[in-house]
Amino acid sequence: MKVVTRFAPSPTGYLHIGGARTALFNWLFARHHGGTFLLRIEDTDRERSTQDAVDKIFEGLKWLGIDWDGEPVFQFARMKRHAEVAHKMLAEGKAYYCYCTPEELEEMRAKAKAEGKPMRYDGRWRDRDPKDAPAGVKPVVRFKAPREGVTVIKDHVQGDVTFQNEQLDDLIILRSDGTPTYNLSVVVDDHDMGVTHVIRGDDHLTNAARQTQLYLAAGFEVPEFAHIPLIHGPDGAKLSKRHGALGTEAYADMGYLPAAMRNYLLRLGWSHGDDEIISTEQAIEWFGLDHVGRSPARFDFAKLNSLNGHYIRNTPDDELLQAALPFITKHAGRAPSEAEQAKLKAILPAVKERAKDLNELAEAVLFLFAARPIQPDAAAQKHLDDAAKARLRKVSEALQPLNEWTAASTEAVVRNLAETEQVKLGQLAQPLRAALTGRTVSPPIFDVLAVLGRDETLARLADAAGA
RNA sequence: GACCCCAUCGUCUAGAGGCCUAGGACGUCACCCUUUCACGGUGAAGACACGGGUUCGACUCCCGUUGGGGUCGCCA
Repeated sequence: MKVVTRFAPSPTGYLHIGGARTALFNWLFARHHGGTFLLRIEDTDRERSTQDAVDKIFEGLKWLGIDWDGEPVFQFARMKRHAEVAHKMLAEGKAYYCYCTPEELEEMRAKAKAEGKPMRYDGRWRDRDPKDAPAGVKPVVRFKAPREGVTVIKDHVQGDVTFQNEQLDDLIILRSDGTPTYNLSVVVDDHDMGVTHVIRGDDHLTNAARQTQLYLAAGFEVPEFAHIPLIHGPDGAKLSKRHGALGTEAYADMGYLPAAMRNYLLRLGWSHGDDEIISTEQAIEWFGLDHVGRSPARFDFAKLNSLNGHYIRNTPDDELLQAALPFITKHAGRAPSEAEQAKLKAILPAVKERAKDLNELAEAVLFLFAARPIQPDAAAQKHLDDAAKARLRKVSEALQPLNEWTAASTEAVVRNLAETEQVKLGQLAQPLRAALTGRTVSPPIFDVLAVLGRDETLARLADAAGA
């Protein structure tokens, strides 16, 4: 059997991190089995669905490197087909018109609440003659759900989950305006699209029971289910915005690499022994539903950062520079020139060891763009007292006659000076760092000298020490 | 509240009855490397929620308790 999976977000906001993981799992599962991964936009809620959200979903998936097969299906466009299935069920006596008013339903809801029971439609129109219909009331169509027995979901993650049918009421499949509701649409679409494996958040577990009944009633084959646990915030509660329930574009803006994000999301709720760093190719080869965890995982920025640092360090310089350029432009306030890009590339190997995200990387490289005279920050200023300035003048003098200007040659000069002056290397290096970068933290100082070049180095030294 | 799901270090997890003196990773701490910060290396602290069973033997199986989560819309 060819595997067909799908990701079916509703376009009511950005593609958040939980959705991204659901998409990733579906994608991985399909790719692993050489199957098909489809995208369906569930835009039947006309009030809340927006084109902007649709675009954000596309962009988010693309950013993550998740590609889908064929054209996306827009659920709203398939409304007629959904209604057709509902009418067929009506004709077959598997569904019926219900003339309950919203007030009556509200009453039922209140009563249920008072009794501490879940809201359950009492089925008052289930077997009633439509001739009793009150005039002027537009009916909804309800599914005639089985009242006895059980519905069992054979879930690949949760195992067999049994629901008593009496717990499930007659759900509305067609609204009073004739439009289909979610559960019906999902069932018809998944069937029509040939979806074999429904992998989604476990907030849909109860829906799976209702949907199973619908599949059976419609004469459709029930797909395989896999309900994966939701991602929680660091406090164990539902993921909130300040806890990471952000859109993928927010993570892009924070300077996370898609590869790191993929790896992080993959390991959140799935494992392959002790493996932590898993390439996408490897993930496709290894991924399966059998190792998806059953308990909700908490989102942890610390681990994401660590992973991101790893991927930054291991990204080839050219590629990393391209990814970092927008961030550098943002932080520097202007786009780097050709010449500056060459310098950027030269310092990148040293800088990428020390950045956990692209913003940090851009920050670390900012000294290249700083206009003279450099404005040292408070910490750096402490390394530029009179004694330090005097030492810097000596460094400057020693550096002047140097022919070949490289990290190695400048280092040799400064080390030599430290020896003759009887000072620790750090006593020269820290003031140098402060004078050249305006910071106390920077890439290795002789790498800084090398990229800055002789003229700029000497000029900055003169600014700081009056040399 | 009802129904359903879940439960191993702070966090992500390995663990399919003896391999467990419970392993790895992130984080934390210490030391080493070192011109700063990182990286890297070495090491330390740190968990089977609790109570009953089943078994010669339970982290692993069963039941209960507790705790957490999800769902209860003419939303998706």
